[in-house]
Amino acid sequence: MDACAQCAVRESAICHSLTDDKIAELSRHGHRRSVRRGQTLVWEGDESLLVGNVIEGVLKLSASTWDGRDQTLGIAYPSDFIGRPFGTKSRQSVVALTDAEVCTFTRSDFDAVAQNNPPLEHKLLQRTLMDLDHARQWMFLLGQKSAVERVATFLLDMADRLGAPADEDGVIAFDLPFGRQEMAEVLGLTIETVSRQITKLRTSGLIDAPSRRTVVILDRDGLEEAAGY
Amino acid sequence: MDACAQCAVRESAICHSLTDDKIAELSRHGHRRSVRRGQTLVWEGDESLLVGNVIEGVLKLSASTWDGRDQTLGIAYPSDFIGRPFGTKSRQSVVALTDAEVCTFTRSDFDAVAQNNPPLEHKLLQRTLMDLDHARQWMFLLGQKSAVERVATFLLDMADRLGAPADEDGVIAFDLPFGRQEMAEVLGLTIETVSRQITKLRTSGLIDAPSRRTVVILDRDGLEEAAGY
DNA sequence: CGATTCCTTGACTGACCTCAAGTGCCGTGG
DNA sequence: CCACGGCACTTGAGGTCAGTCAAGGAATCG
Repeated sequence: MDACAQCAVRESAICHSLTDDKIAELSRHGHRRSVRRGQTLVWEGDESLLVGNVIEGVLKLSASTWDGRDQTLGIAYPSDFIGRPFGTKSRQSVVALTDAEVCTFTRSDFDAVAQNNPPLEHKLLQRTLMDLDHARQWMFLLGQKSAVERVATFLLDMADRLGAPADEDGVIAFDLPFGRQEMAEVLGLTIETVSRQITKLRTSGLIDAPSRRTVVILDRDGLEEAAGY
Repeated sequence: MDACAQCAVRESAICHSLTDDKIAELSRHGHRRSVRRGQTLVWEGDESLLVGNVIEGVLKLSASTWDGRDQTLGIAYPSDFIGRPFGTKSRQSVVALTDAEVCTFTRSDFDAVAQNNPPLEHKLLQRTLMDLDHARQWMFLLGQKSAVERVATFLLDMADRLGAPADEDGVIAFDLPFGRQEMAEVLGLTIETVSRQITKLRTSGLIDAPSRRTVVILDRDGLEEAAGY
């Protein structure tokens, strides 16, 4: 019953807005679910029947063409909301980038609860507005930025989103939840180009990449410059 | 007082959700305003203090780099909502593409009214979700599509958004509210590339372009093919 | 310790951009 | 009504950046 009470994202997800009895109502419909890295939660073109919250892990939203080109449209971290409430089929897939835990509802269940919960809708609105801001920032990147700028922007964005702390010298280290191919899909580039830009940033001393998925930002200001700010 | 009662978008804008007395309350804060083509309503980086509805005309949201590259992030038609409620400075400009009429509120006024109006927030949420869908569709275009595909997609999207009707042969004619430069900024291309793709589509018989801003879609299926669907 | 997978690097190609010169449209004024 | 000028668009030639194809190297797993 009170799976919600112990939920890791209880304080930050949209559910935070609900009173205890409403939580209870919602939790009756919710299913906690584990997804393994690489597993697909929703298929492109499915009549979008699932919505939910990310509890743990990282997932991506993506779309692809008939001929196999893939673009990542969004990235969901713990306490982020995924899926499309209020009836539209979204041509997007949701795939886990790491092992993940999500809390899902059928869209109809969620819609019904949301309709009568202004605070819930308010939270969801705020979150959607933030998603929109982020999507537009990314449109700008995809439309106007060069390959180096894209990679540099991505690394800075990652550092912020993962909340990676700076040490006393301003050096920031963190682990990416992405492989190169996945980075390429976010940035609208190819894996080779991403790789080349990373070596370029490395040889110019702005970052280091001690292991495949580890990134160290050595010179944040320099990297911001390279990102086109 | 009841400027709202005569409003052209009364039935379709988010205000549609409000009861008469709430409308009255909101209308006390609203300012109807004319904008001439090319005029800027909000400057990039302004502490976003304005929100509102488009009553007539077409406007664009855009962002630009220090060195002058411009990307259009969204297009607002009559009954669309513009601006960013709930306190964030959005690094975006709003510019009129045609002469336009808008109904504006200060963000704080709007926020205050919205907080106590669940139906209003619900409408706004739906609209924001649609904007997000559209932004993501455009991310895909910018990240993965070729120049011809982008232009073809744009023309199809325009025909739909402007509600251009097909005649008995399936031919669709309409006038763009965009010049070539503006199209280029939407599509993340240069004006020359846009121009070349249009000639390409023209010579392949999919469209015609009898005057600068007039487009005729001769073969919708063919154009969809060219758009990469 | 081998096998697989992921990443890097190189050589080449090609799509789009840049720069530059037309061409046609449209309003203005004769 | 036509001549003119300005501006938006088109077209061309050449360059550049990212993509493609292909091979080699490094990490991770059994």
